[in-house]
Amino acid sequence: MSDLTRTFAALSDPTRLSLVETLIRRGELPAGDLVAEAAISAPAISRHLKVLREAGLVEQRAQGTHRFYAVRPEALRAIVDWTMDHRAFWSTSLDRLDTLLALDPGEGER
Amino acid sequence: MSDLTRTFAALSDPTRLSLVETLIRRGELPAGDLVAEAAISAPAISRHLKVLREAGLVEQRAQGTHRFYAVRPEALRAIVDWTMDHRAFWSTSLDRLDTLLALDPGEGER
DNA sequence: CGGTTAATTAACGCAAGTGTTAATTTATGG
DNA sequence: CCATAAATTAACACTTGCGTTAATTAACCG
Repeated sequence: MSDLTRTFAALSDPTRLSLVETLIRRGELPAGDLVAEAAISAPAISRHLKVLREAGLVEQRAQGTHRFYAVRPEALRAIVDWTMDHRAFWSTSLDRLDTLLALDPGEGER
Repeated sequence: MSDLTRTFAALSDPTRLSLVETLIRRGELPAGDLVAEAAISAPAISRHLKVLREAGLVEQRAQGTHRFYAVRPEALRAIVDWTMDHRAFWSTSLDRLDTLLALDPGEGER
């Protein structure tokens, strides 16, 4: 299984996609906070986090008994790179991409 | 399972990702051509194509005994849309995206 | 019509994924 | 040191996914 298919596999589970989106939205969080938001048990979340970690989607930082998790931007870029590799195919016109870029969420830096 | 997780699930298998890339590269093809390129049996490919179809990633066109398959660009856009929704997160600077856009795949690809 | 080809569906076996509860590991604090 | 808390690992059950070969369906052609 390639790195990319492993990335897709990691995001193919609703619970894991949700974990990733939560970490993106709220930033680095301890496992316990993620468990609190989930509808399933702590061990189940723990193993989902392990899958995400092994796929390179999140990284773990230990502090005391806490394990802080955060999304690794590089992993998302791998997906972006793949779609961009085939942009000529899915983007018959640039309208949609132009619209998105026009939103320019990164306005500040640059 | 959301549409997006179903899309990721469809691309999480190496055989299916390969099928999609072949269809993007060579355009619409009959199932037989895809079987010829694969290392596994025709029934196996047939079912992978079914998964891709049910996920909305490919569409099927019948002509005689042949079934032509092609990738649906909208499905790839769903992925692009998701990544773009979180662009502010993974794109700390716009450099990479700028680089990709500058390649202008409209003329000559890589 | 009968035979051939393209493709799918059926039936089966086995590996992998996902949930639970119980047990274990590691660090904190009285 | 001992009790507690955070998190993971272990053990188990159940479902899903993926491959195979055999059987079936549908269209084409002499």
